[in-house]
Amino acid sequence: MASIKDVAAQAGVSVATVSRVLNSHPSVSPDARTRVRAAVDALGYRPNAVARSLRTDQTRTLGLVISDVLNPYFTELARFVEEEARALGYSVIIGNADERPELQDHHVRTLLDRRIDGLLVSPADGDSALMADVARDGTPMVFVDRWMPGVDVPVVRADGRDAIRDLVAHLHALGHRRLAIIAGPAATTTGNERVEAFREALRAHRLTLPDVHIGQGDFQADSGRRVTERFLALPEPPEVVFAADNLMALGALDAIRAAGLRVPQDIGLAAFDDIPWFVHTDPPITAIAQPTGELGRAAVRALVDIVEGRSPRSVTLPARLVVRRSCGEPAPDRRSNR
Amino acid sequence: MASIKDVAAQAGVSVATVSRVLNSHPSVSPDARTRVRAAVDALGYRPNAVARSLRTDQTRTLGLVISDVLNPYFTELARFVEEEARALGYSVIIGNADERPELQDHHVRTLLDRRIDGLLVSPADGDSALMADVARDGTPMVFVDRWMPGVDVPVVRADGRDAIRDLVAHLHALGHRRLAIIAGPAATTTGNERVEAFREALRAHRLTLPDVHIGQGDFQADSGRRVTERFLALPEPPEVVFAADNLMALGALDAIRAAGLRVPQDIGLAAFDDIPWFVHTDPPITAIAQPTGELGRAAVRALVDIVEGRSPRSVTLPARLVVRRSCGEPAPDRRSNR
DNA sequence: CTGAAAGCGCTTACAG
DNA sequence: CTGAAAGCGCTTACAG
Repeated sequence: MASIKDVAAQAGVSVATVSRVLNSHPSVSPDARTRVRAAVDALGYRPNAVARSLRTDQTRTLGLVISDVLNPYFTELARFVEEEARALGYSVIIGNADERPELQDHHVRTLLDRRIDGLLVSPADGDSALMADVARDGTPMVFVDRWMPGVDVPVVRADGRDAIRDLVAHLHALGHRRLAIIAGPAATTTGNERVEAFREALRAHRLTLPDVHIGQGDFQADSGRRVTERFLALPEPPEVVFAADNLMALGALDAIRAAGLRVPQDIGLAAFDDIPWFVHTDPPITAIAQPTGELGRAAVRALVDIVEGRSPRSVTLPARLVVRRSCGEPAPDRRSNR
Repeated sequence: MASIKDVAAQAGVSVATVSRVLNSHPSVSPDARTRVRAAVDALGYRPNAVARSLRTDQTRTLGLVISDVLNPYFTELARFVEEEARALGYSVIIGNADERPELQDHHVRTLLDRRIDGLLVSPADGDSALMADVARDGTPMVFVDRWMPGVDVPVVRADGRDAIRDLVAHLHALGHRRLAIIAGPAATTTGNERVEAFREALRAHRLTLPDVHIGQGDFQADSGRRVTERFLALPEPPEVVFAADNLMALGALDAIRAAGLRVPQDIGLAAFDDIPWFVHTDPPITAIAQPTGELGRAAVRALVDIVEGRSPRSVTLPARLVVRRSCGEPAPDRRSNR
């Protein structure tokens, strides 16, 4: 591959001059500029980003460590993150933690080794000493979706409490009393928030959340399946199951179908996270939608603010209930219930 | 951040010695080795991957340019690619082309600027002069899923022809005669292969595929919606629509529902690509499944073979038909039809 | 076994 | 406006 030396030779100038035109430095003569441009084109020269990064100590790259790429919510988040980053002149490298803390730490380390300019993390289960270290060492960092208490960096997330309260009110109004939850890992903030909000909302209706109605999941489909099997085996199974994310809802559907039961006649189902398929499942699923695009964009902006020396803002956006048919809702009078 | 100099100073050796223990070079005295190790731990030293790459001219990083991250098929592919790459000691950087050739080329260029060791591409619509250049310039490269004729690099893909023949036979046996397809971009190999295989299979049953029954899509949901609307507006709408990927099938479902029609009573639907949600849609969708995991792994292995100087193999794996309920199939006698 | 030195491809003060 | 030179953090022949 052609290097800056080749361009300099071809254009008859020094590498310094080539570098200047490449970086649009003002003090270059028009003549030199055109000769360099011509040489660049002729050679198909592209600056070596590795060398540039070593020299300038910046990579114009953001790292994104995501809990689980196979989760459509995170995929969508990643997509918006990349889009906003690109608009601001940054690339993003994604690391998939697969909900495993060790894999998460592996990616954080790899990303740091590559000297990314900033780190966007949605922390997996458990607390990571690494994460606290990174934050303390001054690497620009922000949490998206989930965060870690005690690590002092900006947080961009959705608050699901109001929507969960709306959901419980909705279920209560439909006459349901025995409600259960497939919870995410207690060590994740979203996992914890969703159970607590659910419990509080039940209390407001003088309902309780007995331990047998709290199934411990890990935000992945298999756990939703296992927990639901246990719920169904109860002497008095719950009337409605609330899955704390869309993948566990998928697992719940698998288990319900395998048991030969039907939603919502035999058991109701609601989910946190809304995805396009929920409109077309049998039945369409009542869910809580997050403003994923806004979340991704706001997170990037906060991170770039830190990287570029401005002061970042934490952002909390509301989630909202989307009522469909999976909890025994009456048939809609309109055709579409998207 | 601590550099190799700091470690050398702390351990009382030269940077050369530090570098040797870091790279497990044999000729280092046990004493020096332990002192360096201690210094590394004490300082929390991590080698700067940027500097190392500049010096060694390798990044141990693979680039993956994917057609569309929001497509679950590609998300899954990406996940397996990363997994296999990690097992072989490589990182992967993903670029999302969003089915847009310019965005694809942007990512290819960025990846090349970062001096990735090899490139895995599933080319978007249109032909890219860039891609041919890259291949000619000797950058290790392999195509996954889709490929570009005329660009001489290994291809790892699924062959859908047999499965499509099976699908058409299945539809024919169910009594359907007016079959239509929502095609992918004609300039993509998969887009083209799927229409052609469909057309041939119809011919084998003495059926034709008139132009009005070929809707031009782009592998994304919106196009599936638009094409389906047009099919439904036909004086004689097709009895079954075959969507050439899962996202266009989603769009088709949207359009059918918006028209107040039902699958399969009013119109049948089948899809290329199988995803977990197809078991739970209303009705469960008859689809063609690709061996995504095998594809991703084989692609990485082929690429790493090139990178490390071995000779790579192109791989073609079969896809297979998964019959469910969306084409008017009789109700199953077993509970699960996954 | 060990260290001094060169060099990877850039950028940027410095001097002119 | 321009170039020579230093230096970013590593690795690796070379000499001892």
